[in-house]
Amino acid sequence: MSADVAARRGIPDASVARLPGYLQALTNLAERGISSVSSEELAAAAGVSSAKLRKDLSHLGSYGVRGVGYEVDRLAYEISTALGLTQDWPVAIVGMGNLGRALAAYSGFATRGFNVVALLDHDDSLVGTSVGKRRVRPMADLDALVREDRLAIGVIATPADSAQDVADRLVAAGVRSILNFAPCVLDVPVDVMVRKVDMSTELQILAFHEQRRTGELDLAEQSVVGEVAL
Amino acid sequence: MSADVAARRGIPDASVARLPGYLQALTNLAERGISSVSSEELAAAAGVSSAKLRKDLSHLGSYGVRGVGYEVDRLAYEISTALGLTQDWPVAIVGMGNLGRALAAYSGFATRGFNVVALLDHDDSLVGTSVGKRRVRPMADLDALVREDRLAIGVIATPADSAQDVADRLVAAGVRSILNFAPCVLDVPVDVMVRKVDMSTELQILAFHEQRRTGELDLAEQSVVGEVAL
DNA sequence: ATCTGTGAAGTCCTTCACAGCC
DNA sequence: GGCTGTGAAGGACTTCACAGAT
Repeated sequence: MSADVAARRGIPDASVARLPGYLQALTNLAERGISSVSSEELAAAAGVSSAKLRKDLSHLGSYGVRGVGYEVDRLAYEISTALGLTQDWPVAIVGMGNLGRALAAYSGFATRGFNVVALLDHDDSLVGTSVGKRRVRPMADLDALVREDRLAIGVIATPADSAQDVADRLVAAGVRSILNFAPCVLDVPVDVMVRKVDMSTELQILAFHEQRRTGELDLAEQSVVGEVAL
Repeated sequence: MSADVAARRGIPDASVARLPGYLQALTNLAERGISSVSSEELAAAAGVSSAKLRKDLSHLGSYGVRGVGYEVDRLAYEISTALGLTQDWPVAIVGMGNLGRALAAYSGFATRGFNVVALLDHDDSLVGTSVGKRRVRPMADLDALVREDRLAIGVIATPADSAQDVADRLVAAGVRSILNFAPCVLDVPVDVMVRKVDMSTELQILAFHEQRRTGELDLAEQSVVGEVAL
């Protein structure tokens, strides 16, 4: 039983963050008709080390066979279960600007355990218009969505100015998981989980490494110059 | 001098990843006319602990005043310098589907040190069409972009099937920093840096925590039922 | 008196390396 | 022989708590 508790409660955050990658790699393997895989192969497909992969999987239980490897379908099922993807999670996207419309059109949701039940916008002139096959609904529908559609996850795709207001409304309606695409920090109660996606941040991290690389080349050139001067 | 080396080389990855958030918070403060800030206040604005903030900033140098705090403009400048944002980095976006077009329209690039110099697509029927004020260019333009525009960063916004091919072309043209929005692992040389943004992964992480929460409620209900039964 | 900058301690995560099992 | 699962070692990051500066 203590092992069970460990398997259910004790998965480190860093491991959880990698499980979707393993699941995706397993799905690819399954599509290519491969039914068995070693930790070395799966790790390569997911872009991690095999030791890390095995340690991560050990937190879920013992689903491999020593001397053989893992059965692809079985492992995919176990990871799906651990992530809670055996059920479909209802998702609402708030903010129908360029990004919101791109997200609404993204086909990856349905295939990965999510169901976009509503597109919302604060702007009355957008409400009622169509995005793909869906109609844009007003923010006032949030309460009903949580009650009737068991809406659990909200995606914020608004500009930064509106994001906190949208978050407040989501929380008030009972949503406790938020994916935030707006470039700002959200203030929410402790029991609400927020994850942030920010492409400017990612580009700035890349810029840091680019600059460091360039700086090193400059230093190398300088030292060559120095040697010539001597 | 050894302090200089530490400041240039030794910034931990975890710190670098938070610097953009500090920069954003500082920009907000500056816009609101605030010229001085304590580590406690800035940390709250950026959503981290003050100890973490101070430790992060200590890797850049000593730009605060004990007993007083940090000057907003000065600190923003120092962080910009550390991140390499005193110059504008030329960026190309590859893949003009829904996501690529949303990225092309995103105004946050220009204001944060980046310059979108080209929109590219592999599909000949898209090449030549306009996205915003820009014309979509063919992949064959990549070499010229790297040579003439000093293109340094490539953004991949294609479907997963094409992403590896696009990455190969970017690398062949000399791009060594890639931001990948496609849900797949890219195989690149070790000196090429890839960062990945994947909304499905983020949603799955949220689902894990939602499920864990629900699971706990179920257990709580069970134990209540148990007590009632006893 | 106040707030920064930082060694030291503590926590979390990764890697190693091998026992255990097929 | 080959591969998984895992304690133990190692490394990275965070938090503590206080010396040092104004």
